Amino acid sequence: MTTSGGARRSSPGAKRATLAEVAALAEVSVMTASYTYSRPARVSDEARAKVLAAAERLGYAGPDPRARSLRRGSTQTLGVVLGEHLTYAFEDPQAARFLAGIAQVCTERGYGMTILPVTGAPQDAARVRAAAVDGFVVWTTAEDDPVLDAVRAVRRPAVVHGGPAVPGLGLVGVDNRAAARAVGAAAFAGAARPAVISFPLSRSRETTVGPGAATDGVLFPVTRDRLEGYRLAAADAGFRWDRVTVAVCARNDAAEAEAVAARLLALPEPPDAIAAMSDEQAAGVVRAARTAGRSVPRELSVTGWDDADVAVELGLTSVAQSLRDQGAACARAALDGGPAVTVAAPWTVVRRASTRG
Amino acid sequence: MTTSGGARRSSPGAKRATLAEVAALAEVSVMTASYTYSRPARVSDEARAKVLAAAERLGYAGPDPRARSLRRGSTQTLGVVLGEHLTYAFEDPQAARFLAGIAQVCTERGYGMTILPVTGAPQDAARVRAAAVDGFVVWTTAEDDPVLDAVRAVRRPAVVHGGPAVPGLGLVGVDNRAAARAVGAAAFAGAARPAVISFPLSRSRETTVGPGAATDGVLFPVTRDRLEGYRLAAADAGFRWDRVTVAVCARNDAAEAEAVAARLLALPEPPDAIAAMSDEQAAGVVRAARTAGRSVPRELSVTGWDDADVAVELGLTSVAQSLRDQGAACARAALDGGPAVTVAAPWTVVRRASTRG
DNA sequence: CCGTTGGTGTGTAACGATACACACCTAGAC
DNA sequence: GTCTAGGTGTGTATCGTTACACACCAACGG
Repeated sequence: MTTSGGARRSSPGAKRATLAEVAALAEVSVMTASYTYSRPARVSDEARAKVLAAAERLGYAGPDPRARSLRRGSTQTLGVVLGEHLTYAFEDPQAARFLAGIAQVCTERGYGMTILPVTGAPQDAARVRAAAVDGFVVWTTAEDDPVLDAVRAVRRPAVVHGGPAVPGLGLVGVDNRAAARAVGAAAFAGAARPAVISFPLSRSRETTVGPGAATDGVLFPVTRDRLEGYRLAAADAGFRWDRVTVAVCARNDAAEAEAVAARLLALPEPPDAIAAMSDEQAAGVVRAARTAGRSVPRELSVTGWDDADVAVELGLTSVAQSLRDQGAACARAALDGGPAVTVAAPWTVVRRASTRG
Repeated sequence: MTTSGGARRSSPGAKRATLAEVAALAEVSVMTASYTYSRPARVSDEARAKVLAAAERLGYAGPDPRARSLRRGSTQTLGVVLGEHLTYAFEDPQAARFLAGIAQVCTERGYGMTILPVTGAPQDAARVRAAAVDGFVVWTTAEDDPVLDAVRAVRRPAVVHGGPAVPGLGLVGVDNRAAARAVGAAAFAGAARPAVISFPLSRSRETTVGPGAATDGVLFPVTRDRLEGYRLAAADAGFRWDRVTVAVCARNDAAEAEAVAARLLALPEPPDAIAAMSDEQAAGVVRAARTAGRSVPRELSVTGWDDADVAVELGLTSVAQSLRDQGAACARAALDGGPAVTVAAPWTVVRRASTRG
């Protein structure tokens, strides 16, 4: 990249003007100047005009938010802890929907929204402590993530999405186990060789394919609960879990799921039912099936999760839940700051043409 | 949603402990307590241990970020103004890549990142003024957006991505006109009926299809420059702009582009070349072509923009640029706070199999 | 034995704004 | 004419932290 000249940023040595200077120039008291901004109705039209004129002349940009938040005790900002690698955080469509819900509430209430990306490094805790926010919402953290302790330690209202449950912090999410069991029933009905496409089981984010294994070691509560739900659904349908193929994708997107599904479908004994953890993944599976010439749902039944637009387009059986609403619920709970609440968000299974029966 | 009981949030009437209280309990001066946090090496092991013990006992969560930022003069936070409707801001893959680049730099430097969604309402300016941040990065605003004045008025380092150029503010972006002209040349080569799929022309975000029109009224500089580049490319190839079909999509995603492309391909005189504004849109076009049984590039040449993963997968001719790098460049420029710079980000046209010749 | 150095502790004065309480004045009620 | 109410202006005391400057002491070289 090349750089070319630019304009100067502000008057050379000019440090920002202060309210006291504005007041002096306007020949009113500091408080009158302060009220001009915080409660305009409190001052006479005349005084207000004088103050604004002086502010204009000095280039006063309004009360300093730092000083204001110290004095007032609130920052008008909500902190969002994204417990995911940066590369994925913004590209994960589920995260996007969740963030949109938070942003909605923040906008309605005139709050800002501070994103705190968690890297797994020890300074994560310091970042949480250093964040000037009135409350926290935590998205997809591992159960043992030290950032959770940091959030608890700052003693501000905080809500965790999906889990884990942390004493003193709020919790918002669906019953992933029950929902997975229910949608798994639709996926595995009439199947002979069921399979699951999963989110990462650990922070290392490898793509792997293997038989279903113990889920105790899975540190992401949402993923673990869904896996357990699928295990129950498989059991309900008469399958041993270690006979179910579980493919783990490093990230939540259609392209990777398509690649993994293609591998599965090329196996000597390919699955004839695949339960995925998102509609994006399921869409990838459908594309892989189309490429492999496999008919959905006759030769392969597929289920997604979220009931997003793509599920409607493709006619996917899916778990309907609103991450947007859940994000909004988290934000509201964190900002209202009452006692820590647990919110069980609603879900249903929407049956469409991607599953048999 | 149903709510169930939760744990109490903190000790009943306990307001947060202060550094002075910690110092008193530890029997050291306030400064010793302060240094324990800000410069641990400055105090003896013994004193540090006493302070930390006292802090632990009082449940002191560390220095209050509000007071610290007031005293220090910096907030260690970067503001990001998202000039897009909330629903789209997080779901636009280009925005996601851009934000990831910003987040990268913020993480490296230990900065937080405050998102300021802009709604178009008058209180947007107030939000910008109220944001406790050290600098701003502005993403996709319309040229006449009052939020730009607000950003300028707070007199903090700020960088606008893509445009418009604002006196005193930095600017980062590619030469969209030149890039569009170049990729348009690839798209329209050998075509008889060229078409363009565009981003929204105004905040109203309607989906429309019509002949190429004047671009002066387009308020988003990036979109306008690309349209003008496509117009030039069309002229270079001997087409009048009002004979080029321009389809405007309300949002940047594959599904909508697919629907729009399907409509175009169903016209009595369907286009045989489509230049899109993102790879996601181009992917939608390719899917629509496949559905319509049109061969790419023989019957329809397609170009995208960004050279994202999907462009590689589908073999799309595309404008290679890195929004991630550009996000990082914006963040760096805003945080370094030097004089306002203009950065012309690099781009090239990558030719692949989706275009003729 | 003196002067210098470096490590450690501390008091004071901001940083910029606002809550609060009080003073003053004009109207209007009685 | 007195009293109350409401509108407007202002002084002071914080909010919680950190920069700065200085004091003190032990160690050490000359």
